Amino acid sequence: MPQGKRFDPDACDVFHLDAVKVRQLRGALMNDDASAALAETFKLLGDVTRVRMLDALSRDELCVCDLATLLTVSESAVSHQLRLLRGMRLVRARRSGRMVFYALDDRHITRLFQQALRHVQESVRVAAGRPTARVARRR
Amino acid sequence: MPQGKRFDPDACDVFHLDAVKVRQLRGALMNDDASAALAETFKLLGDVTRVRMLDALSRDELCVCDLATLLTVSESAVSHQLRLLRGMRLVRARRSGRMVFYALDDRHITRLFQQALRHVQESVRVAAGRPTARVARRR
DNA sequence: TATATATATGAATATATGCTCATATGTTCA
DNA sequence: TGAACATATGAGCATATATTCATATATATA
Repeated sequence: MPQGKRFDPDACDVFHLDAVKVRQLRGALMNDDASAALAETFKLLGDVTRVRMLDALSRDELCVCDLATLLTVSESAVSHQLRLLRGMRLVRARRSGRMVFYALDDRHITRLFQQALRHVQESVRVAAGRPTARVARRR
Repeated sequence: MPQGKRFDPDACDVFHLDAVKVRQLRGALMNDDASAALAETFKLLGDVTRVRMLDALSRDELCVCDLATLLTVSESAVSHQLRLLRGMRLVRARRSGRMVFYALDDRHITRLFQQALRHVQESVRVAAGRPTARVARRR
C-alpha cells in the first residue's frame, strides 16, 4: 500500500478510469440524501415479517390482531413493526372503537414488490437452469 | 388476555374479518419462499454503501479501487460488500490483470431504484409540500 | 524468483435490529 | 366508575451486520 501519493492512503495509486469518465461519474451519482433515503426505504422492506405484513395489507385493511393471527406473529411484534411502517408512511392507521385498522398508504409499494418479485424469480430461474455455466465460471 | 379459546394465547378473541375473507386472504398471501426471497433482496439494497455502489455501477463498470475512491470507502469494505452483491448476483466480476472490474448483473435493479426513488421523492413532497394536509391527517 | 500491486477474506468489534416481556394507554360496556 | 379488551411502547436480550485490521491470494513486472 503506497502512501502519500493521494489524499486517501487506503486508495490505490490512480484512477483506472480516465479523468473525464471520473468527472462524469462523480456528477452523475445520486446525491447523499437520495442514497440515504433509498437505503432507508429498502431497509424497511428488508425484513420477512414486514414483507408479509405489507403483502397482507396490500390485499385488505386489517386490524393489529388479525394481522398477528394471520401471520402467526405476536401482536406486540406486529405493533412494533407497524410503528416503523407508519413512521415511514408505508401504512396508515384508522381507529374504529378499540381496534385500529391498518392499510397500505403507498401506491408504489405494490409495484416495488412486483418488480422485486420478478427479479427474484429470474434469479431462481437462472440459478436453477444454468448449473453448468455457473460452475464453469467458478474457476 | 383471555386464554384457552384459541391456539395462540397471545391473539385476540376472534378474527374480526369474516371467515370467508380470512380464507381468501390466507390463500392470496405470497408463500414463505417468496417473502423470504423478497426480504433478502430488499435487505441487500438496504444499506447506503451498497446503494451508492450499485448506483455507480449502474453507470459504468468499475474496479474495486476506483469504486472505493469514488465513494470514499475503504477498499476492504467495498470488497466485502461486493462479495455480498456477487453472492446475490446483483453484480458480476471481470478480471483484467490485477484488477477486477465489477458491473451490474441485473437489469431489474435500476428499475427498482427508479421505482423506489419515485416513492421517496413523493414522500418528501408530501411531507414538505403539504404541511396543512399532513397536520390535518394527524388525528 | 522477488517485489509491488490489486483484491479477497477471516477475526474482532461496535452498532443496529427484531423479538419478548411487562406495562401503559385508549376504548367499550356493564 | 371499573372491568375487559385492543393496541402501543419501553427495556432487555439475542442476533445480525458493517466496518476495520491483519493477512492471504492473485497478477504483473523487474
